Amino acid sequence: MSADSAPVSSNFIRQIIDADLASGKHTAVQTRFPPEPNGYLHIGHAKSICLNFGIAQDYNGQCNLRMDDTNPEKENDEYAKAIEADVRWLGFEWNGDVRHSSDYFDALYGYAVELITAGKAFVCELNAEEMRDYRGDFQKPGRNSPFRERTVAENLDLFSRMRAGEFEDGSKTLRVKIDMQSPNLNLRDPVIYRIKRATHIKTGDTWCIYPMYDYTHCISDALEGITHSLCTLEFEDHRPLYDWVLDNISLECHPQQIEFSRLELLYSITSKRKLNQLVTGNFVSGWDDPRMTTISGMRRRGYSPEGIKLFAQRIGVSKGENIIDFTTLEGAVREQLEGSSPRVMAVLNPLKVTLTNFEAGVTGSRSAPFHPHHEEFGEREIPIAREIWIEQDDFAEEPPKGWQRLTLGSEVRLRYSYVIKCDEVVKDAAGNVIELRCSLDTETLGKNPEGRKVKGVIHWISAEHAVPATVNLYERLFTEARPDAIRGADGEYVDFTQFINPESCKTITAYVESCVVNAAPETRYQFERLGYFITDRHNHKAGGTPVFNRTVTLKDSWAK
RNA sequence: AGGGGAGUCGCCAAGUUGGUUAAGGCACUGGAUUUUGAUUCCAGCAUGCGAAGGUUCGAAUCCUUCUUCCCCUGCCA
Repeated sequence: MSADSAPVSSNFIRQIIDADLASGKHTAVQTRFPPEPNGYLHIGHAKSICLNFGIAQDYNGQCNLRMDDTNPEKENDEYAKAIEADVRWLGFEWNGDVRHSSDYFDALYGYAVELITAGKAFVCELNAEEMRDYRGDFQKPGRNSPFRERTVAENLDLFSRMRAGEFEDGSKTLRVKIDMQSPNLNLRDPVIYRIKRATHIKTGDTWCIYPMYDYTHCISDALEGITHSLCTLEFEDHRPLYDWVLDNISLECHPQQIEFSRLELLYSITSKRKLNQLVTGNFVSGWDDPRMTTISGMRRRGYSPEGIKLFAQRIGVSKGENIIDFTTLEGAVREQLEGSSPRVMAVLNPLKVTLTNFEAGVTGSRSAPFHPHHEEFGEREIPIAREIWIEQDDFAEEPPKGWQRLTLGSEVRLRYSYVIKCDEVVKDAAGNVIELRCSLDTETLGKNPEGRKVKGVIHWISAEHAVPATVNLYERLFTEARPDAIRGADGEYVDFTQFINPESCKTITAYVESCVVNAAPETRYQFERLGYFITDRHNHKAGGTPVFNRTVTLKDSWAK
């Protein structure tokens, strides 16, 4: 079942929307995905993207893409571009142009003036440390700023001079007057503007004051006519502020903020800061290293948009903390790839096999389908020759119980070719098996042998026809399921980079069928019995030595 | 003077206005089919809903008490 045709299970957010539509509160649904361009998007964002765009799609509404760019010190254009590319790659289309919180800087400034004029905002000269002190804490109520009672005229003057660049960074802030006694610290006269001389990716040096998230987000949502503003649980305490701002300015639209729990994935990191640490610390090759659960990393690894969407749909949406097994992601990816990837044979760890009774011109080859259940994938010829490669793992001198592969004296089926029997094992001086001498049963091409059953089937490739390819074998990036939640003897968190799996990337040269050499970058195949592989987005060039990344192995009930 | 959330199978997650044997998926375990130990198919998998009391003919759903976990004291988002 594809991600698109799978039934969408309901969740508490959809129920709210259903109710709003039924009651007539809304006649259409407008959502938004509002990333800050301060890093690459990861699997957690994918969940949010699927939620926001998915709801818009299902309700025939629209979803905006909005760069939440209110902190120029952290944001850059590379990230913004990557975010757009990732959303598009996932297959979603945003409504109109990409929006930016910075598109609303003028409007935001105007509403701030409105708040000042209404006596609801004031320019504060407390420094960061003083402000912290005045704010109080969980036990202690805060105290009013000594600057809280300035006149409207004075506030207006000071604020316009803040904008004009008359004051130093950090010397003044614009704060909103709510309640310094509130048990919710977010309501203790929060700062809505700060002075910060930094070049902004969109507005350059036009501004030296920038609005804060809480003030910006709700207004941006309202300006865009968002009906349901979905965000993660940590913003629950901010909702009263979101509502306060909209209730105190002259803007009619008042979107509803609804919070859901963020995704946690075992064996992976869903923190932009830590992902950044992996990149800048050179623990990985970049944001799109195939071991990273960034969207671009998963893309390069070979995960398909449909697989990621299937995953998002499977994990659901709720308010409970959830930690998803990595195998759930892999399972969804595998499931989607199963029906969509052409099959081909490749040998990763070759063992030479000589077919002793091979006869040129007599021993035949067969064409094989690219997919066992989809004729429309077509077929290709699989040449055979006297010398072939098989997988080292498919031969055992002393086979364990239940072994269905090759062993001395036993028979096995060469996939889409003959049944062969191992007659002789050739070893080197050190006793390593370096070659097998086998005879093929000429009566078994395209038919079962008579009088006996051969259960085992192994993949193989003709030595003279095989093409060498570079194959990157990836394993999970961390040795610990929760690398950022391990405490040492001192009770402190251990640096998660300690748990990077040194075996997480192995590059080998393998033999593949020649039909893959002209594949374009990002072409997926299943290497029969091994797993799904994709030609590398950057390093693979059609016609050159193929470069493959292993996306995920096939399920293997024997390995257990 | 603290505030805001969440506890349903190993992992997710329906269930909310109290009403038959607590959906579904993933994982797992059997078995069938198979020229991929894949896929597919079929079967199994919570006398139990954080705990204890209570209300009721009937409680995951209502009441009481208790308990565990997460988030909040940036001029970050």
